Amino acid sequence: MDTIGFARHDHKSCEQTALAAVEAHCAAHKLQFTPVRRRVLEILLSEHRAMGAYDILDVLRSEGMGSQPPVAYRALDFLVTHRFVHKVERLNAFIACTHPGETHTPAFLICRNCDAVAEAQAEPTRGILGHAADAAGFEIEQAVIEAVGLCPNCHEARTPCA
Amino acid sequence: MDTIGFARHDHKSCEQTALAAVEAHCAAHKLQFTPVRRRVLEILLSEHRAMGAYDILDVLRSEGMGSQPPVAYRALDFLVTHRFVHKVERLNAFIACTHPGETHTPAFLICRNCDAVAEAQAEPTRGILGHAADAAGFEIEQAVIEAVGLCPNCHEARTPCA
DNA sequence: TGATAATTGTAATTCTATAACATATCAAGC
DNA sequence: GCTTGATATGTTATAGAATTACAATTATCA
Repeated sequence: MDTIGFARHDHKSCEQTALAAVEAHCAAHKLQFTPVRRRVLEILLSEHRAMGAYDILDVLRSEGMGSQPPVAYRALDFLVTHRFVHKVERLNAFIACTHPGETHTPAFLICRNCDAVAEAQAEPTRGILGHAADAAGFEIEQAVIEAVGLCPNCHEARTPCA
Repeated sequence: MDTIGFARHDHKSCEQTALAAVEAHCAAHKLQFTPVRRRVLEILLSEHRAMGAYDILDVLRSEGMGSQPPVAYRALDFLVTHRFVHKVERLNAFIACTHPGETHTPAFLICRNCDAVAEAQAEPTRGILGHAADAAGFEIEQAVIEAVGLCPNCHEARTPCA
C-alpha cells in the first residue's frame, strides 16, 4: 500500500527526508555517520535506483573519496546493517530505503525491462511462507522478497491498446 | 505444507523420481536432455543441497565433461529455465527442484548456520505483496522468496534447554 | 542429403566481493 | 590533555561468480 512505486515524485524532498531520518537515527544510536557512509547514502538517494557497488565506487573515485572496492563495500555494509539501504539480490545491487528508521521487511518489485525498482512491504512470518516455516520448525530471521515483472510504464509500452 | 524440509529421508528414491519426471517432461516437450544437462541435474539431485556453479563444474571437470564455466552455466540455464533447478539468489547457488514438472513458485528456507536449504511453496500474487503490486500497477511474472534463519537442527543446538 | 538451428568447447574477460594488513581517527577513562 | 582500545579508512592482492565471443560439433527436419 505504501508503494510510492513507479510514479514520478519530488526527489529532492524524499531525499532530504530520508537523510534527516538517518542522521537522527545515527545520533540516537551513537552510530558514526562518517563522510564516506553519508556520501554513499546520498548517491543512492539522489540516483533513486538500484546501483551496483562498483557504480557507487566510480562516483566516490571521481570525488576523491577512496577508489578501492572495500571502501564502497564497507560503507554499504554499514548502511545495509542498519537498514538505511537494502540489497537487491536479484540485481546484485543496492537501493536506498524509502523509509529508514522504521523496522520493516522490504519487498521489491523489479522491472525486467527498465530495471526500475520499487520498495513495497511484506510480512514473511505471516501467510503461506510463515506456515511452511512453522511446519518445518524453521525460524525466520530475515527475508528476501523480490518480484520480477513489468512496471506500469513498460507494461503499457508493450500492450499499446490493452 | 509440502516442505519435506530438513528431515532426513530416502535420497535415492526422491532422486530417481525427480529424474524420471524431468525425462518425461523433456520428452513431452521435445527438449534436448543432453548428457551434460542430465549430469548437472544428477549432481544436484544426489548432493541434495545448494551448490555453486563452480562446485558443479569441478565435478564435471573430474569426469571429463567440460572444464570451462560456460559449460556449467549453460546447463544450469537450461535447467533453471525449465524449472528443474532453482537458483538461490542469496547464496549464488543452485538446487534441484523437489517436484519438477509442476508449475509452482518456490520459496526457500535457508539456514544461516549450516546452509541447508528447504524448498517450500509461495503464492506471490496473493497476500500483501500481490496487493502492493496491484496498487502499483506492477505485473508479477516471477518471484524470489528466500527466508534466512535457523533450521530446526541448528536452532536446537543453540538453545539447549529451551 | 543438405540446410538450419541448437549445443558444446575454449579462451579471455568482466563483474562482484572479500582477505589481509597498515594507517588513521574516534571515544572514553584516567 | 594523554593514553588506550575500538572503530574506521586506505591499499594491495586475490577469490568468487558470470558472461562475451567465436569456433567446432551435433541434432532436427524439410
